[in-house]
Amino acid sequence: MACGSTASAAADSQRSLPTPFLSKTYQLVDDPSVDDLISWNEDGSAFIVWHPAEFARDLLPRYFKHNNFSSFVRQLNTYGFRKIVPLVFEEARRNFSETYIAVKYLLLQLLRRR
Amino acid sequence: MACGSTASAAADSQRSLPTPFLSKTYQLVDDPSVDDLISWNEDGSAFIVWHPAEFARDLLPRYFKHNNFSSFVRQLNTYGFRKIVPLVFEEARRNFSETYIAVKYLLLQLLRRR
DNA sequence: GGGAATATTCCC
DNA sequence: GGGAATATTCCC
Repeated sequence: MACGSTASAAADSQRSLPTPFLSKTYQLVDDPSVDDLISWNEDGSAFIVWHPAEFARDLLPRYFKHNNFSSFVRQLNTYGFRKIVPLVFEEARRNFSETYIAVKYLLLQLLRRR
Repeated sequence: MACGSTASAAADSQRSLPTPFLSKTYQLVDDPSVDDLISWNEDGSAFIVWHPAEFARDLLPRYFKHNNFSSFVRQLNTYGFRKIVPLVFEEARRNFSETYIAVKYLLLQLLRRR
C-alpha cells in the first residue's frame, strides 16, 4: 500500500541508531565527571557549556577529531539545536554590555531524532 | 565573450592553491626523512608506500585526522590517483599467489590539478 | 546559523 | 574504486 512504506520508514527511523555526533554529544552532556564544563540545565530541557574554551580544548578531542568550539556548534545547528538566551540574563543584558552569556543549547529530543 | 569566462576559469584554476589533501600528500611523499615508508619512484612519475601498516599508524596522523590507510586511498581516488601494478611484479604474480605487491600510486601531475 | 567545499567513514 | 552519509572546515 502507498501509506505502508511511509509508516515503515517512520518506524525504521525510530528504531535506527542515532548518528555518532548525537550519541557522543549525549554521552558528553550526560557524563557527571565533566559537569563543570558541560551539563544538563536544571530541568534537563537543555544543556549548558559552562566554559567554552576549556571545553573545546580538553573535552572535544576526546570525542571528535578536532578541538574547535565552532565546529561543534556547526554540528549542533545541523541537527536542529539552537542557542538560547536564558531569561535570567535578559535584564542583565540590558544593563551591562559585557555580560557573559553562558552558551546554552536546546536539546531537541536528542535520542528521538532518528 | 563566451569563451572569455572559460579561459579565465581555467587560468584561475591554475593560479589557485591545491586542496589541503594534495599539498599534504606532496609534502609527505617529498620528505626524504620518511623515504623508508613512502617515496617517489625512480623517475618521479609515481610514489610508493613501502610499508602501508606503519605508514598508516605513524605518518598519517601527522598530516590528517585519522590513521586509516583506506581513508587515505579514498582521497587519492577522489583526486584521480590510481593504484598501479609495477611491471616487475607481473611475472612473479603469475608464479606466486602470495607475492606482496608494493602499494604504488600514479602521481597525476599533483600540483597542476587545480 | 547555515551553504558549500573538503575530509573521513561506511559500505557496495 | 567510488557513491553516499556524516564530519570538519571555511566563509558569508
